[in-house]
Amino acid sequence: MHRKRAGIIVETEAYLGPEDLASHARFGPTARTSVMFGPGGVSYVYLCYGIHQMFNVVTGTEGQGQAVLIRAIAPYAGLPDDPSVGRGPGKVTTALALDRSHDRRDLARGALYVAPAQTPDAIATGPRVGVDYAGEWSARPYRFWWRDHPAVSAVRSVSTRRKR
DNA sequence: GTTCCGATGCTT
DNA sequence: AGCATCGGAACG
Repeated sequence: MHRKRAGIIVETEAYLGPEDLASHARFGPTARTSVMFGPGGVSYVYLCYGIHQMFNVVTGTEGQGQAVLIRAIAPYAGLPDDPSVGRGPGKVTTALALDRSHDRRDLARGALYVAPAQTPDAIATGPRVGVDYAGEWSARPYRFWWRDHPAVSAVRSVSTRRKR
């Protein structure tokens, strides 16, 4: 049995459904994304840029195609006491040892779960990261983070991610 | 300090 | 072809 690893979620992004052009659900249910269209409380883990695993929680009702990306966690148990270990969505899965074998898990029943925790002192919002292709949807303030928390990911400015 | 770039493989 | 990223190199 593995030792328990846990973090406090300090940063997320919301993806609303097929109408949200920044969401993987925008093409409707596919082999990869059909889990997003199932009931909430289930994991959606996928590989990004061929390297990083991303951990999402499906949050909608059946057919809605809604999910939340977990972008950062603060170490809580079984992790080094260093805010950088969970800072960024790729770091979250590395810290928790999650990969695509954890896709489509029922988070209400298995070893992988989300539990109630502390309420942030203040929640800030802003545009989601890395979705500049999504037209007007890219500017929507669907990224949420615990304001001033050290484990929140650094987002590069728009000017540094411009096309070359 | 800022900006750029390669790694790496799945998806449409 | 493009990507819901990251770490390190290059530059100032």
